[in-house]
Amino acid sequence: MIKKVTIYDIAKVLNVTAATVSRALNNNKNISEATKKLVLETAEKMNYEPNKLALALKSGKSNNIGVIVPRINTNFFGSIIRGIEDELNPSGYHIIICQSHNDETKEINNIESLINSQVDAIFISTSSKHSEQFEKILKKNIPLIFFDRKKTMDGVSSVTIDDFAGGYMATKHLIDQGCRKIAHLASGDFKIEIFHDRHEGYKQALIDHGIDYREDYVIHTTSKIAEGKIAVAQLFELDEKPDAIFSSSDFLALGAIQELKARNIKIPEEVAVIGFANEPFTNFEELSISTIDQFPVEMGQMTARVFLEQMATSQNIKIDKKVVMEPKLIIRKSSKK
Amino acid sequence: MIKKVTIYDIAKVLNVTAATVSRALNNNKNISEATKKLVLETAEKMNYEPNKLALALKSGKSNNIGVIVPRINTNFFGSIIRGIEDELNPSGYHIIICQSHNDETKEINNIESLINSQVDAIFISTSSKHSEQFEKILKKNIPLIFFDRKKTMDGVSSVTIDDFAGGYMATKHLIDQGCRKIAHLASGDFKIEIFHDRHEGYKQALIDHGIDYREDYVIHTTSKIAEGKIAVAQLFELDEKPDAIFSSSDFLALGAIQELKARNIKIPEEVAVIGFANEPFTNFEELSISTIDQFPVEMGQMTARVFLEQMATSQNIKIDKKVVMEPKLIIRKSSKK
DNA sequence: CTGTTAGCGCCTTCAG
DNA sequence: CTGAAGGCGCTAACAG
Repeated sequence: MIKKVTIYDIAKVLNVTAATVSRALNNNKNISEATKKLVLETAEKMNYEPNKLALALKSGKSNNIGVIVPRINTNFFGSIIRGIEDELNPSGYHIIICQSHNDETKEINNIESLINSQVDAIFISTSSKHSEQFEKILKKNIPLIFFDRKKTMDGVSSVTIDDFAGGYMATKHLIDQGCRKIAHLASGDFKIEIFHDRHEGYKQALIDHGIDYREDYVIHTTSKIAEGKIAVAQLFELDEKPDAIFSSSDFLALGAIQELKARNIKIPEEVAVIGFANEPFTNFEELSISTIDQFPVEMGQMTARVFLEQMATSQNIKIDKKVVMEPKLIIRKSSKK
Repeated sequence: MIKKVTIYDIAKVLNVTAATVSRALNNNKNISEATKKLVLETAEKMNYEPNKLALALKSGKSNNIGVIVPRINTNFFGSIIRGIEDELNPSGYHIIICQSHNDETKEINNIESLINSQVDAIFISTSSKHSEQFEKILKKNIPLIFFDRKKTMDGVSSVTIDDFAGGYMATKHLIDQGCRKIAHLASGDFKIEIFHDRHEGYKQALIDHGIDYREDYVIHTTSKIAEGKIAVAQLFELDEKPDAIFSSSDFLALGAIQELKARNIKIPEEVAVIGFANEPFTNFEELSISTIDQFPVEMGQMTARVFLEQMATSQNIKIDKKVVMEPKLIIRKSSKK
């Protein structure tokens, strides 16, 4: 094992003390230009690298941020993490990634593990139904920020889009196209706020336009192409077939479209479809699926910025900043009559 | 600031010494069941959390792995990181993510920064043309493992697919379909081994089947849909139009297909197309693009496993294990006549 | 079985 | 301007 060179090693070589070396390395004023230059040069020569761990232990600041997402290999979460990394990297922070796999137990383990690692903050898109684990983070005085899938908690910042508005504008768009029998495919549990809110937006848009809300038009399922097909099959068992579908997931919307095509149902004439997330594939010419943009990269950047501001202003006081970004309706062929 | 509770705090409460507490917490045999139980209970009561930083400083092992990729929000790299995380998490490691943005300077900064953070290993898919920065990692005795975009270096393990074979089998497939005028869209610099190798595989397949290699059939571009369109436009300026396209990127392939369709050229009858990577969208019914699967999740898992084995066997000796995974030809409508 | 001591690498008073 | 000393939280000898 090659010993790593420390400030003591370079102190010994120069017949000075480690404190002097430390001062030279840190641009401390209490040092002569001559020795400073000397130290810097030999440090370079000896291939010295500072040990952040020692610094972290001493300062209580690791410069690491823990980020927990359901899964990293999706465009949406990948983009958020990209935004976070882009924004935080210049400030010297590193991102530690954890996946919850949509499992509350794993999420709790991740949190525990990140706390032990002394991360300076935890950013999370939660899959949890409970929130004791978050109280624990706060008790340790570790800044906690929710993004996308949040829990509403005092003293905790969050960055989300207005999912209610997203659900509302998607549904209203379908109504504007002349649709009256609008089904909703929910890609997740209503205990998770985003799915709850999108559904509420859907409902409100119906009500505001004098359309009855029908429970049998709401399908609870998961964000998979295959599930979209099944959902359509289920909807078309009904006596009154829907003339539009608002899906809270683009993948689900794609599956729905495939099933509709397989049944020779014309899109958007007979059934208009709109998804949610603006996944890159929805913009492919061959697909052209209407959707709601959530601006994931920007959401990640914003999350990071909320944290940086929080650090800059008041280290100790919990800030409770709820950033709500406006989603954007993107109309494409699948719904534009 | 709420002080974090340390073993000293709980030692004080119990009127024992920190060492005793440490032993209790670490299942050391030299301790009575009684005191052990007592310590564990009060630790729980006091909301104690171990400080990994202190442990890391002491042991010289941070339990963090640095992973550098060009960009995280792509299916391919996202999937690899997912594989790495899935495999390493159970062993108590955390993944620190860095993006190089395909920029050698940023990559060097990332490496420097990860070294300072005392990561236990660096996994990288490199965008660099030089390799001094990698020598530096090795000099620090930090295990280095390349995945996908590797450099061939002694004492360094790598996990890749056989890109030559991938290029070869894609091209041979097109030949088998009766194509003779096969163009190649290269999505990256040939100084990056994967693109070099795919091109070599392409070339060799042509040679082996008595087809002349033509430089004007090789387009150097980048992995973007729009570039695929431009490339097709360029190819169709030639006197002898190609009757097939092998693209080293699925996105490029998609762009090419879109441009061919726009020109009313029949796929695959007039021009057969095959991409590379098996991006999820290539499997959509509407697209159905032939491609080469690189098994990114498995590649990530394998990378992690190579590291874990290396740790298990010999901490100090550099292992030089080159894992080459077999790519898989996936035939879909874009090339099957 | 438990306490004492030293040290991981660095920074920060406090003296000189 | 520089040196000496202590401590961040924890573990690992070495004593007792």
